[in-house]
Amino acid sequence: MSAEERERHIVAGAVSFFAEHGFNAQMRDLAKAIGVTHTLVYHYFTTKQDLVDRVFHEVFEGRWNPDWEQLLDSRDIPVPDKLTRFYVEYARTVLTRDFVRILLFSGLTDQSITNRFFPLLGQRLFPRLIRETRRFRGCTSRVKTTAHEHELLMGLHGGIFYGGLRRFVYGQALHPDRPPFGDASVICDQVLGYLSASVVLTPPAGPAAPCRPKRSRTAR
Amino acid sequence: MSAEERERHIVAGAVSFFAEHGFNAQMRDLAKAIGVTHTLVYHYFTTKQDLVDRVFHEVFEGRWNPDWEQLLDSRDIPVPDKLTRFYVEYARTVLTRDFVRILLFSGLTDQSITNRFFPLLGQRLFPRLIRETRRFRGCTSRVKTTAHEHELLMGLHGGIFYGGLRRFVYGQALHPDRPPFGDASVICDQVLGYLSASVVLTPPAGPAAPCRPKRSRTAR
DNA sequence: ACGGCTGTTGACCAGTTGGTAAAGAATGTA
DNA sequence: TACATTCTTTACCAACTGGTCAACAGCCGT
Repeated sequence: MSAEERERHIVAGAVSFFAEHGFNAQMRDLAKAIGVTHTLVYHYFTTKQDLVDRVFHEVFEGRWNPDWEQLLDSRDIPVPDKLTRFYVEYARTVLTRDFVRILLFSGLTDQSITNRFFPLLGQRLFPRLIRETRRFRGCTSRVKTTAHEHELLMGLHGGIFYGGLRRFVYGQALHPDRPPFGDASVICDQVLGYLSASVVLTPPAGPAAPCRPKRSRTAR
Repeated sequence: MSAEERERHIVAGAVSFFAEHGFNAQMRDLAKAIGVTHTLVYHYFTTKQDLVDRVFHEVFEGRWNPDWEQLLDSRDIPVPDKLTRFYVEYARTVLTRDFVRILLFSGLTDQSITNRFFPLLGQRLFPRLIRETRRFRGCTSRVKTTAHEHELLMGLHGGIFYGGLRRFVYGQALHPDRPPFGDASVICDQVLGYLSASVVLTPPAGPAAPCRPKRSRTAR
């Protein structure tokens, strides 16, 4: 096997191995899973951290699709369609076993990935989603996202991500007659739910009264 | 320090230590964090797995509050109030650093916890939430939860849990002027969003019960 | 055949790991 | 005081860990 070939081979094996067992799994076990000796791995990667970094790079770099931003910026697609199409694409790319598990492993340990990934979301994605949400409500204000709007969006975003959690981390059987994972109809429903909630709940971006129920008192 | 006292001391230290560093962290480091030698830990727990099991037990057993079921079953509280109050309580108990991180560590490795926790949710919690959701819609049907309803509920549940993820795992700064973590107003909004989405989206579970999007209705 | 280059491995090292055994401190009791 | 019990530590072990190194095997052009 040629050098390049072998290197790709090792990286590919390392991605799924580390995604499965976490980053403090042993190099020898990884090598065994790949089908080589651990010294060969050290021939291609000078240190374990070196390989780990490469795995991070592999899983995260280049997985951001600029088309998403373009899609969300496009003018002539109805907002619900647009958000649904985006999240279907997004889920297909991001809600994979490797990605979800490595993201969590990273978050639970050094946060080297999450510290780059979430700012990306906060800069490129969330503002666009909020803008489209407002457009759907017939509001074109560009004032800063309110905490209110943000939390509601996190409900949608987290709800979609939660599907990946349940499947790839908790390993729980999903609802018996639930559509296949990442099915567009489910995402569509979640988006529509989010949008209708936004209409009902979110106060207009100008000065306005929020609708809050009159729960007398719950201990805080 | 007495035996009981010392044991509790060790367990408490182990909970936060393992929650922080995962379960393949070293016994010596744990002991150091607690302030004792690692052999002393072995005096109280015959094996590492023994201590790990104890940590699991500590964090999960007895954390399920039967009052929650009672609250959800009570007749005279409007559904939005009820769900909000439940999720505020639920979040206070479950969305803690130790719980969230240990749940994820477990899910990512042996799933020993998630395999007990999620069936619990599926049996005691979700059916009640679905029933209340239907009541809110003025529908008392008891047909099996549809995939549709389930996914929508997962959106709410996952959205709330996602807050814990962002805080305790991703370590990302939350929205600048966002209310404090677990704030009732945020959860209230998420619940209201969920309910209004349910009204708009979910097809009537019975033959022909018209949907009534007005929120003032509490029971049928 | 030769030597050189590259992909691959077995043997090895120093530090770490879960776990043990025995000895030392504290404490209580007669 | 002496004795027993319980809490705690020091010293140690075998297995494992990330990482090194010299050697081996295959392939190339000459």
